[in-house]
Amino acid sequence: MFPLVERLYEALFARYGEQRWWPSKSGAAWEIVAGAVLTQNCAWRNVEKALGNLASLGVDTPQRLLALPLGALREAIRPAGFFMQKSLYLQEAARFHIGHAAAFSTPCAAAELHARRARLLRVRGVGRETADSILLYAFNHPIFVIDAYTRRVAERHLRIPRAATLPYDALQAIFMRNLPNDTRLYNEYHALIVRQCKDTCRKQTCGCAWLQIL
DNA sequence: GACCAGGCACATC
DNA sequence: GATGTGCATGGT
Repeated sequence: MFPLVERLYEALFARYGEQRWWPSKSGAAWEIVAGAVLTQNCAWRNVEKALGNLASLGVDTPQRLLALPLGALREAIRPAGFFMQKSLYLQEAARFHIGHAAAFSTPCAAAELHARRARLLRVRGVGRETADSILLYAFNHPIFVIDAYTRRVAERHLRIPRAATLPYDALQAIFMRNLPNDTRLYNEYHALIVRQCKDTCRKQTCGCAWLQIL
């Protein structure tokens, strides 16, 4: 179907090597969940400021985040933008994490993974991309993340028709049908796509010719 | 000063 | 199911 999907992974890996995402400090599941919420429509450097503010307040667990007054939470995450809604989203995510993180960390079959994704999508502030980022990077499940970078790469390098506007699940299915079901590979591939985009051309609207890597 | 950044909820058609 | 709008900060 789209043999370029796998070839692009090989090309990116050959160029950049192992990325070892998620790019948070501790690697703790909760920090990944919080980062996934904070990075919505926001540059990662600003997420780091917000996470740094929380860390300096001693907030490194979902319990401590819920213990923080809402006003203090909002001030801490202000650099990441949309702080009024993201503060509430973080509280929802914290409650979810306290209740479900242990169960979500266990390996599971495809049907159960689908059920866990559906459960995550019921958390206010968690859409498809955030849910998949959490499942892949916080809980190590084999699911492919579609984001703005992925759409750009799909359109420009993989020549997937209308990749920029294809529904999320449809584009995700294309990637997953053309790759082995492998958590490690999905993890690295998405990280490599982000690396490639940041390395070559920053803007979504930029029409410059990218480096020919296939 | 305009444009952009690893989206999401909600309303509307 | 597809499309439009509000949300907010910080870098280029």
